[in-house]
Amino acid sequence: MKITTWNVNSLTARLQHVLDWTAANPVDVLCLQELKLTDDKFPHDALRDAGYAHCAVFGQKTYNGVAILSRHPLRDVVKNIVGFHDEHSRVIAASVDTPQGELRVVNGYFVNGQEPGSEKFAYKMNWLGGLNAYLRDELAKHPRLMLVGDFNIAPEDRDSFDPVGLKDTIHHTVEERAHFRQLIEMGLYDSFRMFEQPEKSYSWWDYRMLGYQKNRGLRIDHILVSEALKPEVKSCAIDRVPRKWEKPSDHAPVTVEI
DNA sequence: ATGACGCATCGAATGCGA
Repeated sequence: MKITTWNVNSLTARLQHVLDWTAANPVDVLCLQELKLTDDKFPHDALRDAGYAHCAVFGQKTYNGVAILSRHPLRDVVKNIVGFHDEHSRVIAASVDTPQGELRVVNGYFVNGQEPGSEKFAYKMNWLGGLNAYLRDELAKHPRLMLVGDFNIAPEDRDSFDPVGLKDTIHHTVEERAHFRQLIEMGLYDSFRMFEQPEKSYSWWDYRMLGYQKNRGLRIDHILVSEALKPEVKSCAIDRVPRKWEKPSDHAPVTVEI
């Protein structure tokens, strides 16, 4: 079974890319972020034709918005971080039944945070605190759990094209990395690092200044798996192919196989 | 320090992303 996370930077603008990519990569579950559309605009028909008959959608006008697309039925859909008031549509969770038991998928579009010291950075810290508490609960209820999405955190220096020049800037701060580490310490594993990976592996590249062509990127899209799930994980990889297409998302899809 | 690109927005200049 394959599960993918992909920040598409507008599902309206990227629908054809999603259809083309899933035609070549018919993953079981596709978790999207930054839909930038309201629920009523979600392209259910096109995605059903592509095999994703089961979609849990938490949209928002203009900004944010997340969805879980699945070839298999979804149940127990939960929107937002339970216990944390959020104006934004950033988190959606759902369960898929597999031969090994329930798989709980939590899909998040983490706060960007703009700049350390800003109001948005404070919001990011509060949001991460809320997520942490929520996940502890979820993990207790659903041992086979994965947390996927656009984390907007480069966990280590090797996850950034310029860890020295960008030290203490957004995605690289000690505070953000401490939050990421707390997720690891609660018993989640960075599936990408469970396997040997190419040097300078990133999942996001700036549209500007030939960021992709120069591989000036960050690894900020992650798939964390619980202790119970860890022994089942067969692979995890970033697919840079759609980043080379015309009018791409600035993020690449990341896929885990269990 | 700013802007560079791209997307969305009652439609042009601005907010936001990372």
